[in-house]
Amino acid sequence: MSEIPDKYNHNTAEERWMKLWEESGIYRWDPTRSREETFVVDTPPPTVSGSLHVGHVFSYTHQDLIVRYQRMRGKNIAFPMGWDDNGLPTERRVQNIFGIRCNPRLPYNPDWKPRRDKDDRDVEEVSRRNFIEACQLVTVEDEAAFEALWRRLGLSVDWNQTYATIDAHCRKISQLSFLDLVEKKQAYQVEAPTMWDIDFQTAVAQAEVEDRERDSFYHDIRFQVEGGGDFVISTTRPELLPACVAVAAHPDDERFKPLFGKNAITPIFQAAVPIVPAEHADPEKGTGILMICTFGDSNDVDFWKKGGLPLKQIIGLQGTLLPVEWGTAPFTTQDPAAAQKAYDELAGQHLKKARARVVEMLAEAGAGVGEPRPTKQFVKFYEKGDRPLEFVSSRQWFIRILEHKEKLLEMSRQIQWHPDHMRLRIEHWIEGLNQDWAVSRQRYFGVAFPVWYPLDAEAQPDYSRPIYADARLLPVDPLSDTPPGYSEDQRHQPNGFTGDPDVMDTWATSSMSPQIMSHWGLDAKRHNRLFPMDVRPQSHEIIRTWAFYTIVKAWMHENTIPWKHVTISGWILDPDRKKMSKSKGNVVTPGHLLEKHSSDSVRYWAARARLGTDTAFDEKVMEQGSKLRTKLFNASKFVLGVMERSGATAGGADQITHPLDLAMAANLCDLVRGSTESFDRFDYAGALAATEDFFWNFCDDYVELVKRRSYEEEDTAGRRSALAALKLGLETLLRLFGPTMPYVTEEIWSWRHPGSIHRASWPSDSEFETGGRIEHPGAYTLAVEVLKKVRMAKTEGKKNLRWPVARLEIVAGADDLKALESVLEDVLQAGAVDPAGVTLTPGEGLSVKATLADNAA
RNA sequence: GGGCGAAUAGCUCAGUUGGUUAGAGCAUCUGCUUUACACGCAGAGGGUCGGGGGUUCGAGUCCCUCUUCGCCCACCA
Repeated sequence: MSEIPDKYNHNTAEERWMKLWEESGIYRWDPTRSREETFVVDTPPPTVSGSLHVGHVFSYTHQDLIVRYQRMRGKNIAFPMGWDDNGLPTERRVQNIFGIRCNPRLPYNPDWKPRRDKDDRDVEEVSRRNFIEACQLVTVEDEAAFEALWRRLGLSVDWNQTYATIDAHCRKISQLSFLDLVEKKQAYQVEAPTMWDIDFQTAVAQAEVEDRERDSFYHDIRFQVEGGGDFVISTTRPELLPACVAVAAHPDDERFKPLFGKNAITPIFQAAVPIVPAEHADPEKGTGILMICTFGDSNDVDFWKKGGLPLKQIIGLQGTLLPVEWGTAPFTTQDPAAAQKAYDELAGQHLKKARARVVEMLAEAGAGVGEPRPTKQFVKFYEKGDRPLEFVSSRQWFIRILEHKEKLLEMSRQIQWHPDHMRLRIEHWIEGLNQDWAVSRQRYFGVAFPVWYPLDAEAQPDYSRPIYADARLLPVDPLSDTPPGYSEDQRHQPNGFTGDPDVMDTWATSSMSPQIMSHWGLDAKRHNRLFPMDVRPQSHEIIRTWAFYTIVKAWMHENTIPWKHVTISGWILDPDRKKMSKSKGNVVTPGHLLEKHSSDSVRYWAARARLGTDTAFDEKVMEQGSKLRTKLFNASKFVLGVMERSGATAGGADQITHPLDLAMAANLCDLVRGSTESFDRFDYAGALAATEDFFWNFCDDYVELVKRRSYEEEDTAGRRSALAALKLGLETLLRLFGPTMPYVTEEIWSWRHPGSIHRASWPSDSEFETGGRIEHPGAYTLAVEVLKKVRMAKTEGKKNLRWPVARLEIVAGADDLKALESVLEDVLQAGAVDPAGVTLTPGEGLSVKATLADNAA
């Protein structure tokens, strides 16, 4: 029992409870309880890119609402927190903050320290290990900022269960995963054309690619046909002319049918290339005949993969044209000297400059036809990149997914998606897959592949005999650790070894987030108590990556789904209905919102948005939350005061016997059932709306109606019933609001209860075993209706609500009159009606006429 | 080009399986110092439920079609 404060200051109260919750450990996961008793969340590890966003607050609140409900249902909660700190976003930030760039060939410098005052320095090159240290320095700061925000927001995370995707544990799980996939023949390495970002200098996967519309030009080029004749090709990429390996037209295209089987001669380079039929050639597009180059687009790749054509690799990893020797295969030509002379002007140039020069050459050679024609085209970009992707042949690791489409669809359908239509997104994505998962990246701050390659007598790696790390020794870094059977001095030596220099796609680690938490492969007991998990909360734009890859991994490793449910939060839109994003400059930082409105109010705003629904950022809704918070505080203070007035004590539900109280309790019981059903299907917003609606009516109508009986001096049955019902109402409503407004409900709960409300049990039917049967179910509604009529009369008479009513004439059906009589005393008192002026007349419908007294008495 | 979702009061949103005069909050207007709360209470005005067809005794709710917006996907010569 503590003193009830007069006022509620959300900032001091929230700071206080935040600390108390941590000290008391009420949100800790209990590793001794069984899987059935446990509710496990696959918390999204936020990308620690330094920027905090209201969108974060929005979606993480949704998770917490579900978690807090489950906790009150008695579940042992496993709600961890991870930090996604590896990958390109971190590398980019670190490069900018410290003005550094990674050069993996440099040796580690133990004395080097990152400096933030980079103003007038040139970009500094540092070793991979130094670079990673700089990354870690930044991410630790970012993680602290996130944790502070999460704590203040009231996320009921178990802060003992945290991980960072670059930490040793995550690297170990990621490498274990990789070795398991190698063992299961699901991971393979191949030299093949791969989508390549020339700026980031890395391969990228299909899931990270987006199409962007660009302005472009068709250039018309005349090709000669061997043995006579010519034709014109329209191309947007004339710079690929030296890489042309064939020209193709549709097999049914009468214009070109006679040419199939002959050779065309490329202008300038004078290379003879076959004229072939190809289904993908569209007679309507361009001139109906096109160049096949290695490689201009994915059609070229697909066609080339069918075999029979040489590989003329002219695009280098930096996006410049490679030097080549004309006159030797595959760069055959009828005029080696001329071809070489022309090409030497292009070698070393960036693609864009090469294009311009080729166009000039074509014009000089008379092979350019007319002026370039502007067009729009969709070009593939790495989602974080600025220049178009190129298809470059390189050695990469892949994970087999194309051949498992059916199985992956089946697994996806075993999972329940909320809202359900989000399941279609992953189904369509799986159906549309056209490449295996390219999982290696030519980057530095990431998880290394636990692989080395033996070197032959010429110190060339033998990729057909990779050396895998011993699973017991993970994590390893093949660039500094020595493979089994070798000594470190054999590194890079003839007949020695070399480490795989690549790192894994960041999703290769994030896709293991359930197993990272459960310690798959390391602690079977823990794993079985946490996996498969209950719910994966996430946003919809990463269904094709995070959700998809996690499903892939769980199936490949253990032939199971990773979780039973996926909940998808919507986006926050600014008032113009645009998605909020940093680049648009319309982001609202969440810290000051919590200060200004309180965490409870910001959570209220988030809780009103249903899963999958995009929501406008609206501080008005937060203000509405603040009103609710204040009302909860004031109403609780008052109800407790009434309950405990002059030494009276409110009893249990069995004390509830008065018709009005019985009816209220029955309505409340319905509310509890409805809210429980809503929460069970992750509809926290529906539960909140119903609870809020009930609460305001409880305050305005019910509390007013029972004041008379609760104020009685004698310990009557009527008073006992009123006090017990007030107690039941207050304690039930507080718990229903608990998940949404954890701070203010905890504050109020603490006045009269020893433990946390967040460990209290969720209201259930058994709490509504009242001391009487309901004879007039409509009594409460009727009482409210009559009271409203009385109030209306006072408002229309411009009198205050205490103004006495001289006469009250009620006409109603016989049953309603009976019901009304049972609660009439409460109604008359609440309306300040003179009992002597009341007439009850049987009749049709319900009609109420109130006549105000002349004087205020 | 294909798919998914959305369109309800000035604004932000509810409207369960089709069923009486379509709801809430904010905003607007009007009253009320009422001893829990003026971040309150009592009221009022405000919507042809995007357009058009159809099914039905009855449609915001089901079917078709169109329009607008958002998102996802698509082979980009």
